[in-house]
Amino acid sequence: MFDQIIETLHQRGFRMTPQRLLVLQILKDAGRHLAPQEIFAQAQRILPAMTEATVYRTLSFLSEQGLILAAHIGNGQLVYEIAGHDHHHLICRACGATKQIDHQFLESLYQQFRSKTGYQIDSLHVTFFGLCPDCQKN
Amino acid sequence: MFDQIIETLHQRGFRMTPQRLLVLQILKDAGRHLAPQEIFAQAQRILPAMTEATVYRTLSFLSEQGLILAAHIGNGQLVYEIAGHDHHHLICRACGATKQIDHQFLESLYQQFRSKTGYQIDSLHVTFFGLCPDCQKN
DNA sequence: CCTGCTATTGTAAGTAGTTACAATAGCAAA
DNA sequence: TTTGCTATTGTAACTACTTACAATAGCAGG
Repeated sequence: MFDQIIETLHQRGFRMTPQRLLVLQILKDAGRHLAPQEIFAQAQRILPAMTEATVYRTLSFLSEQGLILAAHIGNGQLVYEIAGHDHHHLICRACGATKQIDHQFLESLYQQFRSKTGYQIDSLHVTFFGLCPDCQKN
Repeated sequence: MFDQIIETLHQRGFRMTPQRLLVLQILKDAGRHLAPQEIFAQAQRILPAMTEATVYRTLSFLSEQGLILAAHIGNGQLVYEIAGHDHHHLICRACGATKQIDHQFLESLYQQFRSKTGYQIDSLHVTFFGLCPDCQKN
């Protein structure tokens, strides 16, 4: 299932463990972003010995390796999801509704950004906060 | 010094306290954004009775009232600054360099955003993560 | 200048996330 | 299959931040 990922880790001198595999499995099954505590709760049901510390360490490790994505959502919370196609989050600060934006649309905005500021926007971690159409009415 | 702010709070049914005044003063003197812990350290030197809980509560209160601004910077940390002219943060995820972007430039981007997604981007809280020109070379 | 209402504070306990360190267990190589 | 190196884990203590509750203290009105 995750043979390619295991191969990648070995090439980089890292190891695959039941804990890491479980976190990947949980994120994959969820099909959406999860908070560390949600992941910990699910993980412990399957692998009771697993601790919070390991969950947090595993999440930052997998994220550094580019195998999962970390995204900041409202109130500074960090959530994780399986790395897939590039997309981004648009979060309503009033009702919390989240919407995904596809990468292609943002490309043109990034280009304008770069020519103006010199900064290259990190296309994997962008999250926008704003008001969704419904909440703009209030 | 903060007469206008005090007046505003009273009109809304809230009170001014030495603790709130001190947080405002510290942010104003700093002239840049500060983390809650930096504010707490400075505050306690002047008002030893002041506790962490009060600092955190004061920061979210002042922020809700629009008197200070909260901004997420790298690694999910929240920082605060005195509300002034609209501006935004652009943070390099490699070296941590921060740059301010003026509101006017972003206006045009927001407009494109809104017509595409229907979401109105929150112009006071936008923070971009990316790579600064220097770090792009590595 | 008092008085009373209640917003705000400090206290203390709780939750989320991080870190040093010694024990454990992947995995590469024999 | 066995062995040894060291990446990874669990433990336990620590930091940042939050919250319920009773005591305190702004401030509006008399």
